[in-house]
Amino acid sequence: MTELPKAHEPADVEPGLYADWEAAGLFHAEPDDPGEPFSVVIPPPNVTGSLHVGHALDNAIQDVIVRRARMRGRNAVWVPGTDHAGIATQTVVERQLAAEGTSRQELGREAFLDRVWAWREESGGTILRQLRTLGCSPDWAREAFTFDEARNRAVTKVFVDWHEAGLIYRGNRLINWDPALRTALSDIEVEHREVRGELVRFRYPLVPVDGSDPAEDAAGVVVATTRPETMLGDTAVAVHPEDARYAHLVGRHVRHPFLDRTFPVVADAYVDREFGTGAVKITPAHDPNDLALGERHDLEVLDVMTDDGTMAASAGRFAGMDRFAARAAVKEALAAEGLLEGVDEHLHQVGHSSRSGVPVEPRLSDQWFVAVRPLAERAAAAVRDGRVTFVPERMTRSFLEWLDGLHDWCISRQLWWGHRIPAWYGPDGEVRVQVASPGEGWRQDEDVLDTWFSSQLWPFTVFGWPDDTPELRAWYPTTVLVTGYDINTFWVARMLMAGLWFTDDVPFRVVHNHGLVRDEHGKKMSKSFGNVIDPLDLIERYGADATRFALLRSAAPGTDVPLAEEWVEGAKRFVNKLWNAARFAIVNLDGRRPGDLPPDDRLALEDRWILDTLHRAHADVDAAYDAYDWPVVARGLYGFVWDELADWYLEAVKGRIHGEDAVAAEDARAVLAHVLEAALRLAAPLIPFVTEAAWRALTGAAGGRDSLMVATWPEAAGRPDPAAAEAFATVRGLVREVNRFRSQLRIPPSRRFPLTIGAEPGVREVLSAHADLVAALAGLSGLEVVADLVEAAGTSSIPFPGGRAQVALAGVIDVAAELDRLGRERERVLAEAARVAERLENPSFAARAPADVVARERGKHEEALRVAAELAERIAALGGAAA
RNA sequence: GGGCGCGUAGCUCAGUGGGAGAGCGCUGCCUUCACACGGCAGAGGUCAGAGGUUCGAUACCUCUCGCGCCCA
Repeated sequence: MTELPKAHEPADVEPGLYADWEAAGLFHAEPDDPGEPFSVVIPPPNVTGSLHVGHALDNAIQDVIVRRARMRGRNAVWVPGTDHAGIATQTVVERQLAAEGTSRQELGREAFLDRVWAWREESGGTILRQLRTLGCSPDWAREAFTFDEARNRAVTKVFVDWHEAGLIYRGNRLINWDPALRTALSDIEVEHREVRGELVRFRYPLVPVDGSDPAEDAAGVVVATTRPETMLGDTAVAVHPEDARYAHLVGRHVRHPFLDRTFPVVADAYVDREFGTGAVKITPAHDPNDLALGERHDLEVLDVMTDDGTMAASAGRFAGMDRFAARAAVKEALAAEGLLEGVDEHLHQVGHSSRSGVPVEPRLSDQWFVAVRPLAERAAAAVRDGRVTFVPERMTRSFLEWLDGLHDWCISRQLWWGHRIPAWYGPDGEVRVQVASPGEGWRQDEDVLDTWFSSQLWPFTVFGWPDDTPELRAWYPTTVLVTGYDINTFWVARMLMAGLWFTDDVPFRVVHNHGLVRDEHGKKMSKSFGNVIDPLDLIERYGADATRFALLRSAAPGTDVPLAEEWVEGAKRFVNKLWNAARFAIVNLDGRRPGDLPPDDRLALEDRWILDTLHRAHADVDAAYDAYDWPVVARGLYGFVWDELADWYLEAVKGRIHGEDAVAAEDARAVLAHVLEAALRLAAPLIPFVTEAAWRALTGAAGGRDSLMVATWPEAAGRPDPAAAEAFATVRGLVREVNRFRSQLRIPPSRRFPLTIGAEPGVREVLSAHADLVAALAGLSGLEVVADLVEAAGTSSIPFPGGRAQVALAGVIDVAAELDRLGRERERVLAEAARVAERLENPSFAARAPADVVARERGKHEEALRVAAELAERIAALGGAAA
C-alpha cells in the first residue's frame, strides 16, 4: 500500500501540509462561526524585522494554544500583524540614507516617509512569512499593522478623547532626552547601567560681602559631582539645613568661575550630608532632583546643551563641545584656575537609551504626556479582582508594584515615522487637539507618538474598534495574551489601561508570560558571544515540529528558556520515534482504520494496561495544556509515546499481530490503532506536522478540511484499569530483571533460554496467565511457573519483585561472570535491607508513622532479606564464597 | 536598599513529607522482521551550607553563602 519513508523527513512533509491547511481555510474564522469564541492577538513584531528565536518561542506557544482551541470546537481566531516600531524602523532607514551620503533632513519629511514605506514594502512581509515555516496558523486574512489607516483613525480618536478627558496634556517638563536620536524617550526606555566614573570635587569661591574674610571667601565651598560639565548650568549650591559645617554659608553667594554669574547657597533637606563633601551643586535644567529643589527655592533654570548633546551658547567658551569633551575641558579649566580639589573613582548608575545606547540627558522640553494615575488605578483593580490573571501567578505582584509607581508617560517623539500628533497650532499661538486641521493657517504638531501608544490599542483595533463590529463583539476581550515578561510594563500594562478606558473591559483574560530564550548555559544570546541560534536554520535542519518541541519543552511559565542545538536534535529523534511507531502500526493495520475497541472480554493484558496508561497520560497532558505548563505537556507526550507505547506496547502486541489467532490479531490492531490515534490528537497542537502526516496515513483522511488540525480534541482517553496496571507491572518487573541478567552475563538477545519461575500466588497467577507475553518480551524459549521452585544443581537464580526465576546454566552462562553478578546483586540488596532496617528499628516510627507506610517498609525489608539469602545460596552452590 | 526567582548527576532541568528522576553526554553489549534519528543494560548525586519542625526533610520554617532578573 502506502510508501511510508523509514525516517520522517520534515523538509519533505511540512511545506505541503502547511499549504494544504491554508488552502482549506483552516486558519480562518468568522465571528458567527459555531463554537465558543476564543481569540489571541499576536504581539506584533517589528515590521522590518526578521524571525529570531524569541519570536519562534512566543509564536509557537500561541500556535499550540490556538490549535488546541480549534480542536476543542472553539471559534478560535489568531490575529497576526506587525508593529511600525517608530524608532527602530526610522533608525534603519536613516542608516541606509547615511550610507548613501544623504540624510532625512536633506530629503525632507515627505520624501523620507516615502522611503520608509518603500522599505516596509520590501522587507515588511519577512517575519510573517517566516512564521509559516514554523507551522503557525493565524488567520492571515486578518493581518493588521499598527500604522495602517484603520489603526491611525483609532490612535487619533484616542488622543483626542484622552485630551478631552484631561488625560493627555502638553507640558514643559524634564524628560529623558536621547541626544543621538534627538528625541524624547519614556522612563521605561531608559536602562540604568552601572558605570565606572569619577567623582570630581571642585570649589566655588564666595562672593565677598561686608566683613567677610577674604581667605574664607577664596576657600569658598567645595562641591562633588560626577558630571562637571553641568556646572555651566549651575544656579545654586545646596547644603543640608542642619549641617553645622555649612550653616554660616547659607544665604551667601558664589561666583561662577567661567561665566559672569553668581548664585546662592541654599539649605535643603534633600541634600545627603554623607555624600561627597555634603555640599551639592544644583543644575535644575539637567537633573530631576535639582529641578525639584530649584522649584522650592525659585532658582533659575539654565539649559546649557543643545538637542544633540553639544554645549549651547549659554555654556560660554565651552559652547559647541560635545558634552563628554566638555566634561574633560571643564575639569581641566578648573584645575587651571586652581579650583579642582580632587578626583576619585566612582561607581554609579547612569541612564542609557535603550534605543541608541548613549547616556540619556535629562532635559526640559515641551512634550505631550499621558496622566496615567486614573488609568493605572483601573488597571490595578482589574488585576486585583481577578478579571486579568497572570501565568505564572507570581508576575502579578511586580506588575501591581510597577503600576503603583508609574509616572506620567511622555508620548511625543521627535521622529517622522509614526502617528502624527493631532494637535494644531493657530496663527495666534492657540493650540487645538482635534482630528482634522481647524483650517487655513493652522500648523500640525511636528512630532509623532510613541509606538506603544498605538500598540496599546492592538487587542481591540485589530477587531475594528472604534467601530462596533461583529469581530469585536465575538472576540473581545481576547482569551489569552502570550508574551515575554520583559514587556509587561511596556505593552501589557498599557493595553490594560487603554482597554479598560475605551472598551470598559479587559483586553485579555489571561496574560501568559514566558521567559527569554538563552543558550544552554543560561547566557543571553548575542552576536558578540556568537551563541545566537537562528530558528530558520533549526527548522530547515530539524523541522518545525522538532523546533517547537525543543522550545516548549524548556518553556516553563515565566522562566527563561535555555536552548541548544543538540536539544533540537533530540526533539527530532522524538518526532522520528513517533513517526516510526505510527509507521509500524499503519503497516500492520494493512489498510484497516481506527475504530471501536474490541469488547472488553477480548482485551489482552497489554491492551488493558496501555488503555490505563493512556488514560493517565491524557489526564496529565490535558491538565498541563490548561495550565500553560509546556514542559509537562512535552514530557507527558514524550514519555507516553516513547517509554510506554513504543518500548512496551508495540513490543507486547507483536506476538498477537504476527500470530496464528486471527481474532486476537484483529483485536490487537484495533487497540493499537485506537491508542495511536488518541496520542496523535494529544500531540497535534505541539507537533502539528508529523501528527498530521501520520494521522492521514493511519485514517486515510484526504486532507483539506479532512484534517487532524480540526479533529475533535479528546476530552478523555483510554480507561482506568488499576488491576491491569498492577499485573503488567509484574510482567515488566520480571522482564527487566531478565534483561539485566542477560546484559550482565553478556547473553545476546538472540540466545533464548527457558525459565522456571517460583513466586507468591498472585504473581504466579499473573505470570502463568501471560506466559506467552513474558516469553516474547524477555526472549525466552519457554516459561514454566511452579508453586515450589526446586533447587537444582547447575542453575542460577534471577530474583525479581515478587518471585524468583531459575535458569539452567548449561551452555548459557559463564560461571565466573555469574558469581560476579550474584555478589554485586547481593551487596545491593543487603544495603537496601540495612537502610530499611534502620528505619524500622526506630520505635517511634512504628508508633507514629501511618500503618500502610510501616507495612510497606516491613515488606521491603523481608523481600530484601529473602533475596539476599537466595543469592547467598546460589553463590555457595556455584562454589563461591558469600561474604 | 526593596521585590522576585534560582542553587538536585559532567551539562540543562523535573520532582515530592516515606523508594533520588529525565533528556543530552559517558561506558558495555546488540545490524532482534517500526525506528542505529534504534534496542538492552550500566557508571555517575553528602539534593549549596547550618539550624529547626517531624517518627521521618531533597521537599516545610529560619538563617548563611552563591547566582540571576526587576525596581529605586
